[in-house]
Order: sequence, then structure tokens, then C-alpha cells
Amino acid sequence: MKNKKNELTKNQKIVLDFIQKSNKPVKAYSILSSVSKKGLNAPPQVYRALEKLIEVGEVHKIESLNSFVACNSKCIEPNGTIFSICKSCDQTTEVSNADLAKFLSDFKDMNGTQFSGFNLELFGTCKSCKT
Amino acid sequence: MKNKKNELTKNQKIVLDFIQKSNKPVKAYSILSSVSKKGLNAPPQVYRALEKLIEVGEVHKIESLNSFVACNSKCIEPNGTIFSICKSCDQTTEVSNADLAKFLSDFKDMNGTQFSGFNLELFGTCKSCKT
DNA sequence: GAAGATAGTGTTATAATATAACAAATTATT
DNA sequence: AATAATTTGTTATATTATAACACTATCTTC
Repeated sequence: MKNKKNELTKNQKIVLDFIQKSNKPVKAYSILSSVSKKGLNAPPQVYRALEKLIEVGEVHKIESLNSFVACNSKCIEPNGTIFSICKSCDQTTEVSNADLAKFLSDFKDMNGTQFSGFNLELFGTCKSCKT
Repeated sequence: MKNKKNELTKNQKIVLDFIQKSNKPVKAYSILSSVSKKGLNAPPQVYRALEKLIEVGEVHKIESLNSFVACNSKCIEPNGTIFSICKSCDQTTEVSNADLAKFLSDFKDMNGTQFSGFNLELFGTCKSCKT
């Protein structure tokens, strides 16, 4: 059964809050050390919060960085994520491009089977790192 | 300086050989235990071989599985990878689709900047797991 | 509002994934 | 052969993530 108000719990809010305030993807143990003053002292507390936050779509995991970012709430596709990642500084932004999202979610394999989700990571060099 | 013949070294061959014989993505420590009889006894030996094999394009890393697969040598895009991954059994195949590869490598962000690489992971259910 | 079900918490321990550092051996270039 | 560069073998350790268990809080249904 779900929480009646469908609200996040205390720990989940603490973790989400920290991720939202970061301007870069953050690692789980970096979250942990940053929120330890708020009473989260062990890895499972952070990982459990992350698991829930990812499940409800508030947070995405950047697989190639083992890091986590807040959803920019412009997610076009509910079942897919698109990120642009700076190879030099790891600055990451969620890409909102309707054409690309549509192309990916409509994509079928050679058997005509559609996929239920996707994760796209685009690598490049961000503005600051170019100069 | 490069190896004169541009060939793989012994350890690199051993690791590549094992990955090619697997019909699924394999994990680094699974490689390690499988090739230990051939004299590779410690993680760095496997990770170093993997690093090289990835660099030369013989192997790809599946980020969401922390696993490795041999390139099917039909890579359309030199700078990008596309995989279809079964959510149920982790069976993974490299997707060779010219349209999709072109769409991705041509894609530019809202500033008109092109990316230098990409990694796309498509999640679905494979044939065997559907039945 | 009590009883049972579900979800979340705090905690300890440990599993799984990956790299640092350094000396020795090998291979390539001159 | 002398030098340079790469690869190897090895030990230790860093980083990322989960198992297990007792306990607490909340939701559901009666």
C-alpha cells in the first residue's frame, strides 16, 4: 500500500533535497557524508531513499558515472532518460528533445518488437570546458 | 609506442577470447575466475586487459549491468554503442540500425553542439523470456 | 481503535566493483 | 647492446552496493 498522501518520507526528502541543490550528478557516498548531520549514517539509508526516488521518477541514475541527478521535471518520456555528459568535468544535463524522445520510444528492433524503456548518454564537452 | 604488429597481448587475448565465447555480458570478476587457470590471478590484470580492449573497440561495457560484451564487429558508429537488454535475463545484443545510429551521431543539443560519443541502452523483454 | 499488513528505519556486516602503487619482465626503437 | 615504453605480477585498498535482522511507523479493514 502506498503512503496515503503519496508523500516522500523524511529520509527520502533529505536525500532529494540534497540532490536538487547539487548542480552536478552526485555519488551515493557523497550524499551520505553530506546528509550525515541530518541523521543518515549508513549506506542503506541513502541507497533505499535513492531506490524510492528513482522509482517515483524524482531522481535518475547516470549509469556511466555511478551518480545521481534530480529529474528536471521536463522529462518528455516517462520510460526513458537522455543525458548530455561532459567528458571533462562530468557536468550533466537532462536533454529535453521531443524528436529524439519520440524516435527512441517508437524504435523497434528488427523483429518489430518495441522496447519498454531506454537510457541514452551523450558525451561531449560542455561550454565551460571548451574555453 | 604501439605494439609493432598492432596485436593484442597474451592477457588481452585471453580475456577477449573468454568474452567472445560468452553469449551474455560478463562481469569482470566472472572473467577473472574463469581465466585464473590461464594465469590471470588478480583484478588489475583483467581490468587492464578490458581497458585496452575497450579502447581498441573489441569490447564494450554495458554500464547498467557493469558487464562486458565483445563487439559484434558490425558497429555502425565508431563513437557510439547501442544495446538491447532484456530486463528479465540480462541477455544483451548490440543493435545495428543505420537509421538510429545516424540519428544519434547527427544529433545536436539546443546550442547546435554535436556530441562526440553516445551510449544507448534499450530495455525490453527478449524472446525466450516472453514465452 | 485494535489487528494485521505494508512500508520505512537504524544498524552491523559484508559483497561486488574497481583502482593505486611499485617492482620485475617484456618488447620496441635507436 | 642501450634506451625507452609497455605490459605484467603482486599487494593493498578504495569505491559502490546489498544482505540480514530487529524495530518503528503508517495504512487498511473491520
